[in-house]
Amino acid sequence: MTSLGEKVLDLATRRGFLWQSFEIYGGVAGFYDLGPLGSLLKRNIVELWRKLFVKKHQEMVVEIETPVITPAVVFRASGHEEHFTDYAVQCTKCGRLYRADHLVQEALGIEAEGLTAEELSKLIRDHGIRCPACGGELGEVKKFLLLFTTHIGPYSPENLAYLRPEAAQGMFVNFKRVYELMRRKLPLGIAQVGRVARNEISPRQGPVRLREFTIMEIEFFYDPENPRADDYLQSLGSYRIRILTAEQRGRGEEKPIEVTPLEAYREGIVVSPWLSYWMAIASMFLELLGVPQSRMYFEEKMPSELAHYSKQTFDQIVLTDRFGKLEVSGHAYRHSYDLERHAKFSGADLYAIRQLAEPKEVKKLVVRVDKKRVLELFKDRARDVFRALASVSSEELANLVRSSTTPTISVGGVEIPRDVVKVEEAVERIHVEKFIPHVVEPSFGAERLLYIALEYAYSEDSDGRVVLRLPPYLAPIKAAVLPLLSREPMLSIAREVLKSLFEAGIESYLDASGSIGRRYARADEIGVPFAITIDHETLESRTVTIRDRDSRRQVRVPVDDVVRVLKLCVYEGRNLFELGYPPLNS
RNA sequence: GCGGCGGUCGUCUAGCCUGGUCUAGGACGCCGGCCUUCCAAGCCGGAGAUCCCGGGUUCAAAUCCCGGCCGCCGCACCA
Repeated sequence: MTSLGEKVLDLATRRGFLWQSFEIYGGVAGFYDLGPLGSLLKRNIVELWRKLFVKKHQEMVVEIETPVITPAVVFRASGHEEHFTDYAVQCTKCGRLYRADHLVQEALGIEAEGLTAEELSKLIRDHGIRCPACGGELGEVKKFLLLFTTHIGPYSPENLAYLRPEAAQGMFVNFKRVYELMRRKLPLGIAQVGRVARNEISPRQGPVRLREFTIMEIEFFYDPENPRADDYLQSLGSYRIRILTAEQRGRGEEKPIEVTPLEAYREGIVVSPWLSYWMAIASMFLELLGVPQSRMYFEEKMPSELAHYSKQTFDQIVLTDRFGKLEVSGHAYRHSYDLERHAKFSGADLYAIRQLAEPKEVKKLVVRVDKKRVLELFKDRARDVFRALASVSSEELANLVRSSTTPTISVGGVEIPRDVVKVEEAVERIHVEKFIPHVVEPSFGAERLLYIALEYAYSEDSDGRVVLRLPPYLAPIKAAVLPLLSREPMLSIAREVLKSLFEAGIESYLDASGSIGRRYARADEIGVPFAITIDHETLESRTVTIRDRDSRRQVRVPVDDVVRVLKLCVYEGRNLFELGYPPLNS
């Protein structure tokens, strides 16, 4: 018995949605090509994401594009160079592979995380740790960096670079510039759609575990003391999301709870209000891709499963036939981790500014040096004195003056009269303060969504015909133009209709080959939602029929209305049968 | 990365064990024609296969042997 998933992948390959890359050279695991229909479908999925996450939040979310090739320092700062690795050790006898740090940790009961390959190898040798399965001797510990490595320009160690494993860092390093562009307003979302690459050790699951794929990501920056999420959470009304918490998972429970995003935040289930908000949008997004609520939920990562940058993460899980529980998006609370790290590594000021409700009064010491007197007193040596004074902070200088009991103070080996330096106390009124914004990140894998859209759209009618019930806005091809008989004048009228569709930018094709039933079936199989048939009545009344894929019912529409009707039904979500056109009795 | 199984037209598959008659057969799909007044009809014709790749054994390899690649399953891995 062929499973649903197998049928979907077979259809997807046969009809040109996707196939394995580099086929003529035998194929390479972890890479997939998108065919003509796959490209169109993916574009529609990305566009739907853009509509929900960016366009509907234009007041605060903007999209950018940054390079895939990234200098190593960026991933040193982000922690990927350190954490995006696995230490593996292999048994020389039975060939079993182990995570070296886990093995050492278990065998010796010590914290092994963060040790180098050499240190781990030494521990294994010194303590005589052997293969837990067969007792064989273990080989050298090898490090697997899951980042793809390259070099920028001519080879040299200094220009080491990586292909990005996530788009996020492109947003973090650009935070300040975009923040300025958005006139220093928070919350601020920076969105990006782009290719990322991860050198997976052993990708197995076809198009859902790829070494290179498209990510759709938002880094959403906000002020943790004033998130300003209330209106957004309220606007979701009674919309509920399903969550399986880490606590539930710890107890072995499998049934997600259903809560509104507002409740989820207020009850502390989701620790960031914005994380909760974007999870709701993600849930709606998947519904629009054809996945019912009952087939998805958010699974909280256990503390031990959290990525190095995350304080809390939820994976959005969709139940699939082919791949079981499939993670389609990750929702991470990255708090201030990334900006702090980039501030530290780059030296850049990545702070946001917060207006204080009330100006704060801060006592401050103001240190003044009487430059004229220094010149008079030291003449040629004044230059050295200024240098000495500049070598210490004004705070230290103030302390020196205040604690001094002699008429002179010693600064950098120079004796300076105390009264050259005047220390005054001033009160400064502070109106703003600096802080590192917190970040939540909803992040989607486009190819997984593409697979899911296909699996959820796939259906077989009682007569065995395959129908891809993609919503019209997702369908790669919107209309098929079919002359009932492949002769004139039906053919010419069909070409005329097709041309008007092309000019309106509606993806469509003409099919005059084979019986009309066969042509409907061909169109159904790739999810064409509307079939336009030029029949005998067309010749008399210049009307055509438009057939709805899912019900196979038809309405009769004037040739000149076809483009308008399709636009309404494809892009405006209107129902073909509620536009006032007469139905065809079949 | 380890172990098991597998890889033949676009798809599914016959042939492999027992090497030759395989210039690789079939079905579906595709293309052209005939026919056809709305749901994979019929008839005729046609295109389409580096038998995964490389090496070996042999007079002779899709077939046997070795290595590699790819896929599936199990183990491991999956920030």
